[in-house]
Amino acid sequence: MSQKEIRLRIAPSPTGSLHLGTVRTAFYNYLFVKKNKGKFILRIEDTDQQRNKDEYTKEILEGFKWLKISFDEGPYFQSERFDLYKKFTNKLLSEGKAYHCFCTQEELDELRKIQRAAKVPEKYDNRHRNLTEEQKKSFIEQGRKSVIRFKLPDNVDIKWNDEIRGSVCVNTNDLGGDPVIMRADSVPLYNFAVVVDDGDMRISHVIRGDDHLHNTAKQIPLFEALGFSVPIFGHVPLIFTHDREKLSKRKHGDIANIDKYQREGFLPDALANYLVHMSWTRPDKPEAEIFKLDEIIDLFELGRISKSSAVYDLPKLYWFDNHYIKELSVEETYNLSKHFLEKDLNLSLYSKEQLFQMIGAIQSGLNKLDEISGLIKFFFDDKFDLNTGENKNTLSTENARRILEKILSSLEIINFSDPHDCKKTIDNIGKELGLKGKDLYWPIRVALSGSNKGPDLGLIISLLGKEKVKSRIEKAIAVLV
RNA sequence: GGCCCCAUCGUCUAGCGGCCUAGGACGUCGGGCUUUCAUCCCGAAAAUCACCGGUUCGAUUCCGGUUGGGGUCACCA
Repeated sequence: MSQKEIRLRIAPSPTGSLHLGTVRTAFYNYLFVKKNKGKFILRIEDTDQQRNKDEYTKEILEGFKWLKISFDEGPYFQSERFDLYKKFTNKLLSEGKAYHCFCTQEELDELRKIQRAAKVPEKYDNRHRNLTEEQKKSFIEQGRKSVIRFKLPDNVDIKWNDEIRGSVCVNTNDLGGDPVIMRADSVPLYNFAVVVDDGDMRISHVIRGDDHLHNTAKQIPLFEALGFSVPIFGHVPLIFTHDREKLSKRKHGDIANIDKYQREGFLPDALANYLVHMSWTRPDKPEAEIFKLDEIIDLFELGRISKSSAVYDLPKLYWFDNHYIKELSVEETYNLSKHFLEKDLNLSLYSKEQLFQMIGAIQSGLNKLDEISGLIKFFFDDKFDLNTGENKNTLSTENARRILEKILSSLEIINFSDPHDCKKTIDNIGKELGLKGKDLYWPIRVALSGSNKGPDLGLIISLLGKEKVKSRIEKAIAVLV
C-alpha cells in the first residue's frame, strides 16, 4: 500500500458562532496535521437551511483567523455540493444499498409512541426496506413523498481502533434503524454528507468530539458502501461545565462561544495553551504547562489526550492569559487594547509616552485586556466616589486633612515631570507631619484616584500633573467637611 | 430506558506493577517583598488513587463486577 496522504478537516456548522469545543478539536487537528506534514481542510456544514446564518459563517472564519489557525484547503461549503450528494445517493440506490421510504411523520411518531409504551428502544423498524413495486406505486399515487434511507447491516459489530479511546465497538442494531440520508427535497442529512465529503476529500483522520461516537458507528458502513476507504478516528473528550454537563452553545452561550474571548481581549496564545493543555500534557516534561502551539508540534501525540471530560475553569484560563499578557511589551499591550481604550477613554488627554507609563504600571495585573480601561480610568476623569465607606473612612481623619492641605500648599515645589521626585516630596511632607505608610499614602491615593490601591503614587502624581492634583485635592478636602 | 464512553486533591493533570506514606499546576489559606493592589518569592492545607472482588511476592497502575458521572438515541449538526 502506498503511503496515504495525511489529510484532516474541521467541519463546523454555521448554526451558531464558533464553539469552544470546536476550537479545541481544531487545535488538536492542527497539531496532528503539522506534526505529520499533512493538509488541513476547512469545511462548512451548512445543509440545515433552517438554522444556518451567513453571519455565523463569517464569525467562524474570523474566529479561526484570530486564533491563527490557517487551512490548506477550503472553506468548502456543503450547500454548494448538493450534486455530489445526489450522485452518491443514486449510486447507493442503483446498487440496492439504499431505498425510498414513504413513511409519514405521523406514522413515525406513532411507531415511537408504541415503542416507548412497550419500553423497547425507540428506532425505525425498517418497514419500507423491501417494498414491492406495487406498494411503491400505491404510495406514489397517494401523493406521498419519499426520503432515502441507507440499509444499515443487521446485527453487525462495528469496531474501530480509536486513536484516543482505544478499541471501540457498537452494534448496528443499536443505531436507531436505517438512517435517512436524503430528504424528499434532496437535501442530504448530516451523517451522509459527512461521509461523502470525508471520502471525496480523501480525509485520512477524523478527529472530532466524543459526542460523535455513535455517529462513527453509523458512518463506517456508509464509507464501505460508498467504496471509500475508512478514515482513522479519534474522539476527543468533551468540555464540561462545573455542573458536569457538556458545554453547549444554547445553555452556556456566555462562555461557549469564541467571540466572547475575542471581544474581551483574551490572547489567542493563552486560549490555545489552555484548551490544548486541558486534556494533553507534553511527554518530555508534563509539569511544563506553558507552551505555544508551535513549540509542541513535534511532541504532540493523539494517544496522550486524556479520555475523560475536562471541566472548564475560568480562573485557570485567566492564569494563562495573565501569563501571556505579562510577556507583551507595553507597546504591544497598547496596540492590542487600543480599541478598548479609545472606546472608554479620551486618549487625547495624554501623550503616548504617558499612556505607556500607565499601562506599564498595571499590565501585570490584567487577566484580560478589556480590564485595562477600568484600571487607568481615574487618570482621565475624577468621577469616582469619595463618599463610599472605605474612601470616606480614609479621608475623614484629622491627619488626612493635614496631609492634603500640606500638599496643596506645596504644589509649587513638586517636580511633576519626575515620578521619583513626586514621591520624594510626599515622603518629605510625611516626615514633617510625622506620618508614614498607609496613614500618609492612603488619603492621597483616595483623593487622587478614588481608591487606596493602584499604581505607584509618584507615578500617579506625575502623570496627573499640577492642575488635576490641585483640583482633586480641593475636591477631597471639600468632602471632608 | 437501550447502547456506548469515562472514573487520581475543589478544578486540570503526572503516573503506564515495586521509585508513590501519590508529583505538578490553578484556586484557597499563611508568610515575605511593596505605601496599597497586582506581579514575584517561600510555605501550608487539600486525593483512604469511587467501591468490591480477583491476578501477582507486590497494585493507583492488569482483569471482572458494582456504583457514580457523562454522551447518544431526528426527515439537527
